This record gives sequence, C-alpha cells and structure tokens, in this order.
Amino acid sequence: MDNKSIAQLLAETADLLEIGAGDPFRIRSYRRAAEAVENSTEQLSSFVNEPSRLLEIPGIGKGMAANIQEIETRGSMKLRDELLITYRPTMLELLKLPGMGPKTVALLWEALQVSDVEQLQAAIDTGKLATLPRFGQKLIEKLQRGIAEYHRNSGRFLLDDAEAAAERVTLYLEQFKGIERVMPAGSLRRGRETVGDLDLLVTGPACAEEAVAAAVEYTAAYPPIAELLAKGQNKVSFRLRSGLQVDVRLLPEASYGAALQYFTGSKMHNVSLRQRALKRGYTLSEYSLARLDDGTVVAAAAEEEIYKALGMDWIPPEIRENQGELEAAAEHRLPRLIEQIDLRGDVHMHTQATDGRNTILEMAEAGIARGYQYIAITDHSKNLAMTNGLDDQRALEHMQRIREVDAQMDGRIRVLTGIEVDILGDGAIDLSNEVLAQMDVVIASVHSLFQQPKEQMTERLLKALENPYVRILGHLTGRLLLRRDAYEIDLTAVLKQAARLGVAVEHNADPNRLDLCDIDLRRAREMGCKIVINTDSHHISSLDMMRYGIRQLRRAWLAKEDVLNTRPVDEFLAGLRPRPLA
DNA sequence: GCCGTTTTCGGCCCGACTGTTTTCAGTCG
Repeated sequence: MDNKSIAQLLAETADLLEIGAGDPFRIRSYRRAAEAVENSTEQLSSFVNEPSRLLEIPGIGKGMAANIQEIETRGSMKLRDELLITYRPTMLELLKLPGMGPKTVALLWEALQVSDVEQLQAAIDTGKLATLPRFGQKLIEKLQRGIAEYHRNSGRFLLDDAEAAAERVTLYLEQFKGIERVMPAGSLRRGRETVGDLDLLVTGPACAEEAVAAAVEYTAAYPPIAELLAKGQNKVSFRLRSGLQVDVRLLPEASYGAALQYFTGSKMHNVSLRQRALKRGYTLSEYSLARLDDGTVVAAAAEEEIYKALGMDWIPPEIRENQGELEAAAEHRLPRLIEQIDLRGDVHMHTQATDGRNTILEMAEAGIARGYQYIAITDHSKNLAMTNGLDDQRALEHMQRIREVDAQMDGRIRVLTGIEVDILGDGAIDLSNEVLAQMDVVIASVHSLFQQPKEQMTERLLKALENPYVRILGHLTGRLLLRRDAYEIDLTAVLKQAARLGVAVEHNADPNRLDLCDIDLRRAREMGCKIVINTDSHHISSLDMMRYGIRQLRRAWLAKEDVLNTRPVDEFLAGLRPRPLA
C-alpha cells in the first residue's frame, strides 16, 4: 500500500476517535503519524518488516509501527475496525462539511441517529435539526451550503491521486512488449484539479489490429483491479480500489493522434473544432481528420498534424476549454505558456520556527536541488498561535538567522527574509510596521478572516492591502477564490486594489483544491495584477507540488512574463511593491 | 500514542472568532 493510503487510514482512525471523544493526545498522535507517513520520502511498504526503520520516523513509536504493519498486511487495523462497528464510515464524510466537527457529528448521531449527508439534509428539511441546541438559522444555512458544495465535488478525484494512479498503470502497461506509448487523456491531461475518470491511450506495435487481443488480456490482468467493468476489442475498463474508474484504449499508431485529440477534450473545445473542420470541408472524428468529399485521411497519427491541417498552431491541452484558444491558434497568437523550468524562486515556505518540519538551511538546500536562484522563508506570525507563530521579537531573531544562512550559502542561492502575517478582524496586520519594514517578502494571509462576519470581508481585505509593507496577498487562489461566494467577497474590488497598490497576488501550487480558479487568475492578469506562484511548503518534499501549480497557471493562459518569480532575484524584488521611504 | 527523560511517567502548539448564548462550546487554522 502506498504512503498516502496508509496515512489516510491513520487519519480516519483519528477522526473516529475524535467523534468518540477519545483521549485528545492519543488522537493527536494518530494525526502526527498520518502526517509523518504522508511526508515520508521513502515508501514505507518497502521496509514494513523492519520495525527499527519505521521507528526512526519521528512520530512513529512501537504502537504505531505495529498499526502500520497491520495496515500493510491486511488493509486495516484493529482499532479502526472496532471504531467502525460503533460509528458509521459515512460519518467521516459528514466531518468534511464546513462547520461540522466531531462533537457535532457525535451529537447528530446521539440525538437524531443522523450518520450521513442525506440524513442530515432530511433532518434539515423536516426541521428536526433546528430543535437541537446550538442549531440556529445561520448554522443551518452554513451546513446547507456545505451540502451543496459536497454534492458538486463528490465522485471526482484529486489530480495528484489520479496522476499517481495513472503512473502506476502506465508502468505496468509499458512492461508489455510492443506497447510504446501510454498517455493520459481527458481532464488529467488538461490539468484539471479534479478528475472524473481516467482515460489512458496506449499505442505501439502491440496495439495493431491483428495483435491487440493479447495486449487487451494483459491490461485486464492488472493486479490492483478491484472490478473489471468491460473488456472489448481494444478497450478495457476497470475500477481501482479507490473507486477511480480507468478506461484504457489500445489504438493503432496510425490513428493515435486523432484519438488523443478526441479523448483529451474538452467537449466544448472538440465541438468547436469539429465545426471549424466542417467549414473547411473536413470531418473530424476520433479516428482521423478526413476530407468530406472523398473521405481521404488528411491527418490522424499526431495531434499537431490535425491542428495544422485546420490552419492552427497546436494547442496545449491545459487551455482546450473553448475560451478563445481556437481563434488564437488560428491567428498564431497563442501565448507561450509558462513552464516549470521558467521558475527562478519559491517565496513562501515555513520552517521549524513555526509549523514547518525543516530548518532554514534544509529549505535552502532543497531550493538549490530544484534549480532555484532564490527562496524566501516566510514563517507564520503570532496570530496563528497553534503554529507557534512569531511575535515581533522572535520575527526579528528569525530574520537574523535567515540572513546568516543566506551568507553561508555563498551565492549558491539567495535566501530572502520574509513573514506570512495574518489579517486581523479590523483589517490590521498582527505585527508592527517596524518589523515588517525589514522583511523582503511580506505575505498577508487570510487564515483568520473566514472566522469573521462575511459582510466585512471585502472591506477588511482592502484595508489590509493598504498597509504599505504588505507586498503579496497570500492564498488568493487557495482559500480566497474558492470561498469567495460563500463569504460574498467582492473579488473585483480586491484585485483592483491589489493592482492599484502594486501588491502581488499569490497562486498556491496545490493539487488539493477543488474547483477551478483559472478564469479568475486570467482576470487578475488582465486587471494588471502582478502574480507570484508559491508552494507554501512546510516540508522539503512539498516543494515538488510546484508542478501542479504550474499546470494551473497554464490553464489560466499565463506566460513566463506574467509571473513575477520567473525573474532573477533583483528584478523580482524590484517588481514587488516599493517600500515607503523611512 | 509518542517522547524524553528528572528511566517510569507526565506533558503533549493555543488563540480568535462565531453563534448561540446570559458565560461558553465548538470550529478553525
């Protein structure tokens, strides 16, 4: 079992213990262990029979090592099984609703025998929920919004999970002689944050018509298959244990490009493209681009040929959403989308001083390993007490240590000083201007803002941006955009203010964001906002999440020149909002 | 349940804020 699955089972156990009002410290141990497992760079399954190596991981003791071994051998553990007899697995889903914590889940179960989202909806509809203590109109409205959101997202899988699954299937398929290319199509290729099911297109000599039967049999024998859904002449559909459906299509090389184009979508992009083909006297299908009059195939083996035959440049999959890309491709004015290699720095990360796992030095070395010319250390400020956030005094001391590490680096990488400050209830920043004035990178974040009355969110954001030392509005595309409707944030006003004041807006590289923000990022650029992309890493391994973020920027049509941290360090700093003169 | 010792058990990130309150429980980060 992979680390992520093990971590998930441990985290679930923690959730169940919490619903059962278990020892809070024991619960925390399970959460810590889950985090440690997920952050581990090594596959635990490879040395699960060497308890001493498991024990080396901080947060894993004797008991947890035994739990992990049990999970590895039989897919679950005793405590979890026992808890699942007492509580329903669907309660874990209930926990995902905003405003819903373990205490409330327990109360719903005791008072109303409500254990899943549908029953909760029923309890709201019949008015039973309102009879419970603490359930006023506002809380119920909040839950109602959460349920709607839940239904929108259920059934889809996160990009990184889908990508990992695709990589494993690909490795398996490529072992078959005569399979030469395996390419994910569909929303995964387009880089969407969530993926409904996985389309894998396979080609090579083994996929030729006369040979394909053996390759189909091999595909259907993929060991992790939980349920074989269909096995046809050149298509195999199955479901993995996670519930993810995978469709594998084995195609002759001659029509591979047409199939790739067709199955990549999006639907609207394809509809428009086919209309365009018709106007020019062609017909486009999943097999080929052919002339309408005599059926002669014009292009089929490669995507590039198809677009070219229609008078267009090849269109990157991330922007195939029928939002102007066809016109731009026909007029040869598609932007050259940003690539990971364009990035020179990551300017939002945490260390052991607050809630990060690594030291300043380790983060710097990790930055060098990823080819960066600069990073910024931006630990939390005091308002985020649970992270051991820095107050003025500690922030200054930390800044001094960052400078020392920077000097130590001897020019191999620049380590910028920084801080991630919180926006308080009145729009003020929780550290003094004297301290902020000394930092290279000041990111204002919205962590606490969501706990405040939604009527004042916009106003408070605007006020926070007025602080002359705030240089980046943090988590714009993380928390802010995704929750803007529920909190009635006037995004246009916020972006306008950021553009006017020269505050850069931050995109967080994170595969675990449901829903899309590409349109809003495009708007941010069009409104003249400077854009930075960061990982907000708390561990060196999460620096690699950048690749997801890059794909999200590509979906927003962003080119290298649209993103501030593609520039050399001096230009980057000069591109940030200028500090007021002392 | 983990850890670090004061080697056998006590400590383990906590503060802001909401919605319901009439003094606070629960959630969030």
